Amino acid sequence: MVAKTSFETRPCPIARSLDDVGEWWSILLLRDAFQGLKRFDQFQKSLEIAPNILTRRLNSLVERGLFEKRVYCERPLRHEYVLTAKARDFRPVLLSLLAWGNKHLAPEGPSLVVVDKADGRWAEPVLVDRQSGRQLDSDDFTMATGPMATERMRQRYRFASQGSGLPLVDNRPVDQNREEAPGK
Amino acid sequence: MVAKTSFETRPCPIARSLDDVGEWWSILLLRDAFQGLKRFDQFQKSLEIAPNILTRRLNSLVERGLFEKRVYCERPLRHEYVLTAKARDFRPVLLSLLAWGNKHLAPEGPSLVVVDKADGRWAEPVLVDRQSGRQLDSDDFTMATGPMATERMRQRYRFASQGSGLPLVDNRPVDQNREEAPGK
DNA sequence: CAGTATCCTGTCCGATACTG
DNA sequence: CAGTATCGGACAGGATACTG
Repeated sequence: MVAKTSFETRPCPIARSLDDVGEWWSILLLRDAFQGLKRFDQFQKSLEIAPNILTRRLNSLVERGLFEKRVYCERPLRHEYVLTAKARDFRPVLLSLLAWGNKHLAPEGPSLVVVDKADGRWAEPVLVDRQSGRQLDSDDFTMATGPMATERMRQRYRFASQGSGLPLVDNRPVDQNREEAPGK
Repeated sequence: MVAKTSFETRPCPIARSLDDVGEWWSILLLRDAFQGLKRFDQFQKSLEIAPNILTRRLNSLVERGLFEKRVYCERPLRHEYVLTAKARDFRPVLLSLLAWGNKHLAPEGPSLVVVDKADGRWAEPVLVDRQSGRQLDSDDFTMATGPMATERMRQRYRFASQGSGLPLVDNRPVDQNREEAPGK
């Protein structure tokens, strides 16, 4: 966590995301939670993390709305940590990270894959535009400033668009695309 | 970076990815690089990062094969930092992070969006399986250990699959799916 | 302009001991 | 079992000064 230049104050959604889950253990905790782990000692055994650190990370994720701390036993009092909707939306990030790691950091072959529960077949994660279905890592797409961008961001992106012929798309209503989006 | 329990030694592709790009500035540098920034002072102005730290992060990313340091001027000697293929493959992670941040951390509206260069329309990033086109954040898919998983990983995932009825898919050849994959 | 060299601080983390 | 309390170390990051 950066002290003075806290990312919380940055408007960029990527920076903000990092502020929420940018720490190593946080991501790994989410990974394990998606795998069904819920309890303190499960996480601890899985990650081999010091208990005080685990407490800290867990609390941080609860504070940031990624875990919900829930009582599963009254006496003795016991809690479990379950993923919130916000955290469940984080899964694409995790799976993208997984796919990237498998491609570039696992020359011996994958140790973790995404599978179709029904037939066990390995899935191959690709990021596409929901409406057109086109792949987002093509040259057809780029990042651009949105309506809430600061002047600083606009300048950075204005610079970047020079010579690349990118149109500067901006100040569009948030829901501009939703109208004709084919439901889910 | 974790000292003793370096993620480098972990087989999990997510942990390995974090070891490469798990630090805040690294991700933000990649974001800027995707936006076309290449030079030291461009990054520095954009991020408001201390020059020594910028040097450190840049070198780290070069070492890890995400940036290529290239001479663009002989005298005086000047370098620029350009994305490698490995880094370009990282884009889905960045865009997923961006989409998540926009959804959950930008109540005022987005400051950064993904757009179709052709018509300026906002894209909506969704992670799907390349072959079936089905969304990966549905309940149909899960993570499972691959052939190179350690016993530790298998145990964690064996536990997790209890009660959820997940089949344990394992020891399949790396290329099992490729055979009938409709070329890109 | 593109860095390098120093110094300092914050805090993330590990180890360990202890508790209901 | 599920944590809390305390201590110490490593290092990322900030500030600043300096160089070709």
